[in-house]
Amino acid sequence: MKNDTVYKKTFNAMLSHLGEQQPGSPIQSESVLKQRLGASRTTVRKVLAELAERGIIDMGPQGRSVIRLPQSGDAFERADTVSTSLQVEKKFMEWLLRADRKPGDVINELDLARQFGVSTSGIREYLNRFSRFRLIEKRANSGWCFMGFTKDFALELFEVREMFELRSARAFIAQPHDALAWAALRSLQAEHLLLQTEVSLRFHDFSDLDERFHRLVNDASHNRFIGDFYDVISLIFHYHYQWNKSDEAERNRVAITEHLDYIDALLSRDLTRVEATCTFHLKSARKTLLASVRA
Amino acid sequence: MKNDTVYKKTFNAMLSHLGEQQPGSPIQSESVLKQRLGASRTTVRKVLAELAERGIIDMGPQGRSVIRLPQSGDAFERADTVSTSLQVEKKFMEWLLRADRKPGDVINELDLARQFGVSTSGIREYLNRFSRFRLIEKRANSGWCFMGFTKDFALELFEVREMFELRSARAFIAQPHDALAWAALRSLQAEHLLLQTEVSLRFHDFSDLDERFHRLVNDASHNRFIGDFYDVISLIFHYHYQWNKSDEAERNRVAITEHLDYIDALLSRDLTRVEATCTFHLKSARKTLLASVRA
DNA sequence: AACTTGTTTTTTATGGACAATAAACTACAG
DNA sequence: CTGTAGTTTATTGTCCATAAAAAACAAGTT
Repeated sequence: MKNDTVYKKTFNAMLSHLGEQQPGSPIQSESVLKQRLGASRTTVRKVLAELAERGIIDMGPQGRSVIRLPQSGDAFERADTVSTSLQVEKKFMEWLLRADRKPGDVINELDLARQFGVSTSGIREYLNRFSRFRLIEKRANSGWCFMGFTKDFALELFEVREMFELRSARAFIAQPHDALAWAALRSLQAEHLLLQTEVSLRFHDFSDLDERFHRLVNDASHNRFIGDFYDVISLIFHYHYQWNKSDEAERNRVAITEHLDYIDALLSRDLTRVEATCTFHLKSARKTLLASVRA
Repeated sequence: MKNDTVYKKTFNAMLSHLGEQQPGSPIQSESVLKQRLGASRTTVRKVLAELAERGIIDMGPQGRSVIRLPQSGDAFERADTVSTSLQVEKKFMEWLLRADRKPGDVINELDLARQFGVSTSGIREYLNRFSRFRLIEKRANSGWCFMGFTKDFALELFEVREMFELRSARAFIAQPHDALAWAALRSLQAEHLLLQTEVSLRFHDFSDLDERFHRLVNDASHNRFIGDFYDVISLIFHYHYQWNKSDEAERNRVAITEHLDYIDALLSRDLTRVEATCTFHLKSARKTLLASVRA
């Protein structure tokens, strides 16, 4: 049976919307709320009905109005607002990291279903989607096989990454001067400089910054296949950052410096410098990654 | 409920295996048959039981033996040996081709399930897998959307294709002289020459040859991501070949000539020639594809 | 021990049920 | 006729049941 996470999430969103109102003020029409809350009108009506039931709003025949402002206890638990499929996603990644799996290990749908407290269908659907990352593979009539994050995998990943990023970087500097990407780049530059001074305090914020920077560059090629491929990179880096914490601060310090050089080169629009700094950074990133991959 | 296509397929395979025997000759052990037929021992036993039931083999306590050779009527229908998921795959592609869908069209799981005579779960699973081709996209709580094979799609596809194939072609000529790929290439060259003389007779055999040639080249890079990407190309070309039959013979004639030049260049191991012929062919292929894409 | 077949357990493939959600339809008021 | 709320219909997300198939276990034979 479908769970009602959409309803609960919408309910909570409506509560915080009501929080900005005054008691007595009228409530917007269902279609306006539908837009605002990003759910169907059916769900909005269910939320309104519950709010009336709880005495938070009034649904008189001549229009609806706020009775009292919602309190923090009115909201549903945050955990109840996340759909089963998202839960599976999260739990699967944790599971992958927790037990240190080896290439060739089999993944058991039923077992995961029990561990995660969802049905096998949920697992099955997730694994099907997850297979696009090439970390697992399906054997007909017999479950999934963990392919593992091997040295070959990393090398192949970086081969494509270098191709794509170099091309994207070239496309980046070919953008018109007034493209929004330039402002975004300067803003990322500022963030890098800030993080550089605070790297010892919040050094794992770098993971996020790294992704935003490389995505910005890759987006310049306006190619969905390049964008897709960056999803694979992101996943692997996320996985890797979680997995290998040794020298994290030092690795990030180096990467920030390389990024700043790369950003300078992009801002200068000097192709030779861009190619040099981009290649240098990627080679360095590859070395770091390879160092933490099992033989 | 699971269907028994594996059993039926195995049964048929066993029949043709028995066809090579003599009446009276002994039957191999279950584990040998398991290897040979590529199924589990459970399935092999089920097959043997049915063969005994039908009086085709004897299962006496001192060993099993052939009683009579199977006849053509003994086999199961071919249609019964194809799993539901494969049926869905086939029917979905036909469906995509038949009705000329426009970008933005929604795909209805229930509707497809009814048309294909399978459950919605089957459709759902297939669409999830199919989404990797980027031709459809999922909207949360509201079905799938056909993205369409647009001009942008084709251009982005070819941008990546050119990058990958050029790199693969370079890797190809860097292979040692005794690599198996060289023999395979010469054999493909012969097939091209043959097809060239018969192009007017069997001009749609080219589609298959085309795929095998480009796969061979791309395999030289030994990169799973490049291989994966070629799956997308294959699908699109298959789709396109089915869809646009106009000038097919002429298009193929041109492509065969270009392939032969490209193959010559590869065999010569002359990088400049390889790059020139490869680029020329891909540009030409792109032009052909774009010509048949809706605006 | 290495193989064999018989038996039991585990796991997958597929269909189907059903509440939640979205979307469509209807009627009424300004 | 446009926008509103009420009502009905269609579709999706999730779970569960069950036969098929795989895998594991057991025991006998050479």
